[in-house]
Amino acid sequence: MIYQPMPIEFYQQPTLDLAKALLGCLLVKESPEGAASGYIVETEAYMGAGDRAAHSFGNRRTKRTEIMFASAGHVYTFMMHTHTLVNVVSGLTNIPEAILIRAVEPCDGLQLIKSRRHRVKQAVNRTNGPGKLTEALNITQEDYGRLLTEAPIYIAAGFVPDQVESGPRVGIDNTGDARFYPWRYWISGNPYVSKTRKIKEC
DNA sequence: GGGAAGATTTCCT
DNA sequence: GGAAATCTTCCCG
Repeated sequence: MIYQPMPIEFYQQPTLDLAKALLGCLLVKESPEGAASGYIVETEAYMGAGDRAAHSFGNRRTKRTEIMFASAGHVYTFMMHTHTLVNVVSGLTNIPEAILIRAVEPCDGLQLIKSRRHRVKQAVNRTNGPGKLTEALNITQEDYGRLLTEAPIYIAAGFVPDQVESGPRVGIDNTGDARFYPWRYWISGNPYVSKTRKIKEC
């Protein structure tokens, strides 16, 4: 491993605190062709049973959401159309909370990231979205259920952000009041934060 | 066993 | 700004 992973205790803080604490941390994925990593610059918290936007709303327990009920520090990946999205499981065991990683700033493996995202010309557009960064770092369904405290996928200390902002989450327009909860966090002014999509008003 | 929906991205007009 | 891409899971017959 090229970095020292965060201890398991790091993941055992309250979910909203962890969502903020993850900003500036380094997400690392080691693959046969080499390691790629990026600083986390944007996250979204999903607060389990009481959060209508969460897959685990109402303690819905399925093959897909099963890992959300596990202890904090596990990897929750799922497919969205043609893309993989990655979450950090948080909360106590049987409390199905998780944090979606929405954007990273590339650090290691720039050539790997470039080749995996060869269709994209602008560097900034290679990792500024949840489905983009998984392709850039080669995070797949094979990582589902893995622990973030050891290779090949883990999170290490990075830098402490100057300023952090929060606001409504993205892409969950049909979830009632849950769409207004300010559980999206990002590093102020960072160019790799994903573009804010217009929230539908009715 | 079929059909629908989804925490997205990309290409085309 | 809109639609297609194209996969898995879940729910309902």
